[in-house]
Amino acid sequence: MVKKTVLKPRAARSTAGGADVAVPSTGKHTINDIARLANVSKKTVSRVINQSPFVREETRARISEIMRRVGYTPDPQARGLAFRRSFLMGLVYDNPNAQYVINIQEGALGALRRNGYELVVHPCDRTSEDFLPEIEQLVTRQKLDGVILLPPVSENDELAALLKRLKCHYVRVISVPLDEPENLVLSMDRQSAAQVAEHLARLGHTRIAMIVGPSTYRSSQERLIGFSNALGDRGLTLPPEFVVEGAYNFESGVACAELLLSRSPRPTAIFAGNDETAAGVYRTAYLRGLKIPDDLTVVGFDDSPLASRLCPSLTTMRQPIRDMGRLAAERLMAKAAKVQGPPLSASTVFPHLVVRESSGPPRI
Amino acid sequence: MVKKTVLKPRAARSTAGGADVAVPSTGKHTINDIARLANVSKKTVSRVINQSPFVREETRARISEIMRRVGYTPDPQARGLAFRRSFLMGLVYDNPNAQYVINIQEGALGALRRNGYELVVHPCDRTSEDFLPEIEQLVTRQKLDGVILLPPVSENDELAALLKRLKCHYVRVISVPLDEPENLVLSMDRQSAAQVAEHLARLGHTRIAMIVGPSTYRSSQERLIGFSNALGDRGLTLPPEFVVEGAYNFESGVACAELLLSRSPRPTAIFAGNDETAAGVYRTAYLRGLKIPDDLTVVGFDDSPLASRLCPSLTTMRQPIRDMGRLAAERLMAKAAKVQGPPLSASTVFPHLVVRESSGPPRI
DNA sequence: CTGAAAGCGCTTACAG
DNA sequence: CTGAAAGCGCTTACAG
Repeated sequence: MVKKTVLKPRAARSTAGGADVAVPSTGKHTINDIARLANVSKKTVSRVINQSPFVREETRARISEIMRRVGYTPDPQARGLAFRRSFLMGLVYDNPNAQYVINIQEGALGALRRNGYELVVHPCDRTSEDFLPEIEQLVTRQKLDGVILLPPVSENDELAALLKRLKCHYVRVISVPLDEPENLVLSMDRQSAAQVAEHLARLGHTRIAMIVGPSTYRSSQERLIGFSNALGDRGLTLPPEFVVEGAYNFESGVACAELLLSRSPRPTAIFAGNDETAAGVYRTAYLRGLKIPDDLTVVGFDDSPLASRLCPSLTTMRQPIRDMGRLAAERLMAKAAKVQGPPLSASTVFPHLVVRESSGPPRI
Repeated sequence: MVKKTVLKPRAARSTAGGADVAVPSTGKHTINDIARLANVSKKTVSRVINQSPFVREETRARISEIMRRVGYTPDPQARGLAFRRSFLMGLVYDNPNAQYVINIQEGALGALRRNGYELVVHPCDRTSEDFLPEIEQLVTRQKLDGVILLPPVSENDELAALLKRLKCHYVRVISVPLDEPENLVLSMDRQSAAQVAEHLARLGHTRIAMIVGPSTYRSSQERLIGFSNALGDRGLTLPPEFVVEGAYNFESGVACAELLLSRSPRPTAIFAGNDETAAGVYRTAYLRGLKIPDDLTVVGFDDSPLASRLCPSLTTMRQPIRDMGRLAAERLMAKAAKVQGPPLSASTVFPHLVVRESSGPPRI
């Protein structure tokens, strides 16, 4: 029995009628084709697609088999139009560490694609006038089902407020719980910095300096507090003249190291805010003829590819960045699916110290 | 006069009827709202959206003004469904150089977003079984309007054939014209390598070695040919024992340098296949106590962030990567818009040498 | 130059 | 458990 079609198709469909439809042809099948093949209404096919419980098991199995056989996948555009969603997630970032972004991207995509989502990327510039409008446009135009926010822009509360207003799900990858736990993937920067402190204390350093990131970043503060407190716990101090503010980049690392190494007595160990900064410290040491780690111990943060490329290789903190991307994606999908489970707690992620050649006992 | 609505809206629209509609409310306007406001049919609004010439100038101006005032942008999903396209471009890559990918991404996005497109990213693995099926799924499911292929996967002809079969526009960023010119953004690797040869010859080196990339990559061959020929032009040779094959990564750089530096006499200059490989050479030199550039000149390729971070900083070839991303995007949009202009020639992009500290005259 | 109708491929009410 | 109708927001023929 063939259902009658109310609206005749605009053009002849390549889809065969009922007889020999075994080949998973390249041609696109629609929900109507599947319905016809299965001798049910498109609504029932729709129910199978959306895993509705209100389909007889036998029916579901038969329809599923047909979908599999002809290689049918529902059109996300049409679904999206009807659902008022897009099956698209966004990644909003302004982090200059390319490897960090790529790793998050790939971690997120691994989870996303498995569930029929794709990822749209949006690099941004917080200092731009169009910063928020651009994101608003992206979210509303594309009806994004959710966005992942990477540090440092993840610390921006205006952005979070905007997304809330737009009723757009989001997850902040961040080092401070600035939001409801369910919106967070937390990296434990404070505890990380404490691990560095412990490492340096164990090596026997007493004149320890730190280059912190921009004071406007919460992660900078977290790392400073964690580092300072942990040193204190071990009877060591971080004197003010041994703390300078950098910008999480190479150039500031050079300049800050210059400052620190001209103190007298100079520090025997420097905890750079991140690997980029550490590379800057390397450069200053190189120019001054200081040997690492004999004359100076250096520790970074991130374990970017740079860390193992530098000579000597850099001791640093490694974050499970891909995992963070995956966790953020999973969290977002849970929200988008509206699975009203118990309120989620924050995903927490633990870095660990990678000891390489740049840290050793003081020789003075 | 108010047009009568044939289908009553499912829910009351927040849009005000005709009186006080000045505020660009957050609520989504549709083409119907604009039509009502302008007192024309939705088809006419559609014509304005699509810049059809068949609209009286006065009408167009009035409708445009209304769209601007209420902040209307057409829904890409609905447009896409009707147009059978998505206003989405894809970026397919397997290049391990994160900074390269990010720069392409941002270059492309700059051009794309201006024209209402977004970018969907797709990292891939040529050695995976699902490599091609995954891309096919991405392209057909999302109805991608085009994809950008980055090296080395851009050299894969099966992938290009697949995209052709799917009638999906693509642009290959590549160093060899493996395709019709209109599908290419060409980086001139051969000429680039020649510049390196010239630099080394000028410095007075005669025992020059090269670490080439995987022989399966066309770019490796290009760089080798370009380098070798250019040396020949200057009366120099690249003896077989001074050419070793690496893998464009750090580890192989270490190993290959080991090999090269154990030759006797050893080379006074090494052209590493890329910056990663050059970093490997640095490490071997470091372990052997060789000073760069006094004992050994090293030149890289890419000008990745690493190049300026190494000590001494690395002389290398810089490619205008962002421009390449932009060019690829522009080319793709031209195709998607079906502007039947004269057949396009390949976009060609020229790298240049960045001389830093790692290259100097031989001291032997 | 402008519009009414049918359609893109899916879903949400609403019935049975 | 299943289906016919109306709708998501836009466009393509086809008329005038």
